[in-house]
Amino acid sequence: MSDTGAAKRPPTIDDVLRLRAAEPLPSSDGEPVEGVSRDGVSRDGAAPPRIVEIARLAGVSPITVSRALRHPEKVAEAKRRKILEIVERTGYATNPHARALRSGQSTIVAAFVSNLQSQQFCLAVQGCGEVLEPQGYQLMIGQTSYSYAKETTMIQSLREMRPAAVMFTGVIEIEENRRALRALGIPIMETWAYPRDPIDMLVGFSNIDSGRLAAEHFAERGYRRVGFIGRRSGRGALRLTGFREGARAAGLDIVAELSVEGVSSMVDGRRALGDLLSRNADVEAVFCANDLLATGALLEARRLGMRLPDDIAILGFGHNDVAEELPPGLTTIGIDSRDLGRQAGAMILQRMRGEMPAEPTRAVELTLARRGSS
Amino acid sequence: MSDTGAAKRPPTIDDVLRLRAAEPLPSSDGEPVEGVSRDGVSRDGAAPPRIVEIARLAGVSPITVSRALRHPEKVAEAKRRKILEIVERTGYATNPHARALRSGQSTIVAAFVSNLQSQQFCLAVQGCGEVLEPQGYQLMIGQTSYSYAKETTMIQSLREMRPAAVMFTGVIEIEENRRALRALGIPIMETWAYPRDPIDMLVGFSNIDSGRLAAEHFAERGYRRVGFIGRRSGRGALRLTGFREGARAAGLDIVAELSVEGVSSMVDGRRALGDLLSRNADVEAVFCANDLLATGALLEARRLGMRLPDDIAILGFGHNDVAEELPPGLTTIGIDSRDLGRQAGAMILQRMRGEMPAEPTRAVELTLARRGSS
DNA sequence: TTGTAGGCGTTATCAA
DNA sequence: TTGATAACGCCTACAA
Repeated sequence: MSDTGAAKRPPTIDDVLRLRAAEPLPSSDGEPVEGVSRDGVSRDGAAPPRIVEIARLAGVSPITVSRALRHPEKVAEAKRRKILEIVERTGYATNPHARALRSGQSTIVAAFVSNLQSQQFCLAVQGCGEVLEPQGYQLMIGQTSYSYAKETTMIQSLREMRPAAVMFTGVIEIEENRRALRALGIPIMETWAYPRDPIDMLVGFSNIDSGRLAAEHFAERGYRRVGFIGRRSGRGALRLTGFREGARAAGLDIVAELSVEGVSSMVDGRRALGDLLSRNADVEAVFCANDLLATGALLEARRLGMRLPDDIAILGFGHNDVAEELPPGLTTIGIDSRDLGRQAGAMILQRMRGEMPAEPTRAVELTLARRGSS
Repeated sequence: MSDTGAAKRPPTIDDVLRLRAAEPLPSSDGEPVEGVSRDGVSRDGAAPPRIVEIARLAGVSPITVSRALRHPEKVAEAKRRKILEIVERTGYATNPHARALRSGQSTIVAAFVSNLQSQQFCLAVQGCGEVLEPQGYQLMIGQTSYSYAKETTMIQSLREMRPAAVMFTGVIEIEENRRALRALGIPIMETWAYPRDPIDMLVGFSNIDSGRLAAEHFAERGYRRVGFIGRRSGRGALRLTGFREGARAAGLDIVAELSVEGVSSMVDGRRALGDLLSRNADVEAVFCANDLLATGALLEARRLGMRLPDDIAILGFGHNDVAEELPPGLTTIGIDSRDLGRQAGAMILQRMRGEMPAEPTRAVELTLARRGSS
């Protein structure tokens, strides 16, 4: 858009890499910093040009400049070119606040992730941004921390923020929050599950199916005595439900279901596997509801001197790429999160343009990444 | 936008099994609730209340409501209480666009990370958000992808976005970008290094020192023949510089310096260690400029049947918590990223309030997390 | 195809 | 302590 020629200049500037040598640490002996005025705000530049200034330079009225930028097809070729050239030259940028105020259209899309530390959620957000940013939208990212309270607070704050759309790496369960979101009157995107009644739009997958698939995979590999480690709430519960169904259908015997809440590191997975083994030493395969748990379980199994998958098989969820590297490689069920994000972004974009996606609900494919642990 | 074909690329997955997608209704995970109107935009609520409405209800003028919210101390106790009660009851929320337009004060703070997949950068951003969000600021997150071109583009787009402040998980090296940032006239925060001339504010650490520290640690542990694996540009180069200095000072012998650019997974670290060992089988300890490389190196060493730290010692950078779990535990130099973020947030806040931090440059402490790999 | 008029919702400024 | 007035910068509606 207004990425002037400057933006595309030599990409790899290793010689400009004059990363001015670092000082020995203590902050007391810092060097003076130039270019900052006493009130703390640097002032090298003049005020940015406004639309009237561009209009004056182009010899047209402000509204014509606005149109040249917003609806180019409505402005005569010659005028448009002249205007755009001046915009380029002066570095004019529309004031987004004035625009949003007058038009009621913000360029901000809010994205809420359950946890910023999750590779998969970040990938989804990145995918979404890849689609929206080239169209002039900005992603505002918030973290709900798997907390209903935090989620509620953030949804409240949306009223203030007035974004153009909202996306979640998850679905909203609390009815009051669902209502609050609907009341915003903007496109809402939910993901990472497949509820029957999304608030508005959805790009998701069935967590129940993922559990079934886990069971089917175990059956196919010939394991009979299986276990589950995961949360008893949210998506973990759904995966367990599917796992039970799949196990029953395939004639597997679930010898243990270990509940782990508030998973924060793979230590939880280590401990969970230890617990499980101490009670059910004969378990042959364990489905962990997420890769953090699964990775911990895998490491613990190896620490105990077990061979995978012969002594025990581990199956995770989430397509975590670190887990791929840990010998013998974690087998894991998952989705292409970045693609999910891209699809979500595309649908949001459509909706913001006033179009209605043919199908407001989409499913992404669950895949099994087969590695050595099962 | 079913850009399916192109988007599909789980490259690291050995064997991708196509599994049935969650079929629309049958295998839905959730419960049914009411629907959404057919044009796709939900309309439960009326337009949000405006300041005049609150003023009317309170029997005061709009400006008094504004003051009650913005400068409570300037409004009489009784009136203020009444106004706030009405605000609460009606769910009134200031329109941020109108506010920003009139006052010139945005509530958006832009945060740019080199890579959203990095745990440490995300932690820093989280820390910053923890400080800013309670004060009513919102973090807008962007990713520069370690690309100068992308960085330049994003800095250009700041002109349009008009945030209240900007933070980077890194320092800006290109002079033109530095100028562009200064011209914004807003607080600029750089991090993750310790340059002599930050643009505006800095919470950082010396990457050179981190290299020195690595060498000193090796010396203290009695290793003599040491190696380095890392980037030759950016922070990697600085860490190498320090490592060389420290090695010289301590009388260590750097038998190998392996350059690895564009590190994207721990596979790069695996390969790098393999290369290094094939050329310098006698190396006793290796400093890897980041934990992704170090983790790969650690795994490779174990795959080769080497005992750590006896056959070879590995030292990383970044305090990655996954690497802590990999036996025998990766020793790593690093900082408290979340704390860095918090400090940065606090300084940004101060500056946005028009105060001048006593010291615009701060150093955070480098620490060594001693585990089993060295 | 272009321009005029006016207002989006808030807050700075000045006056009472 | 409170209010009247105007303006922030842009874009919708309507007119030419």
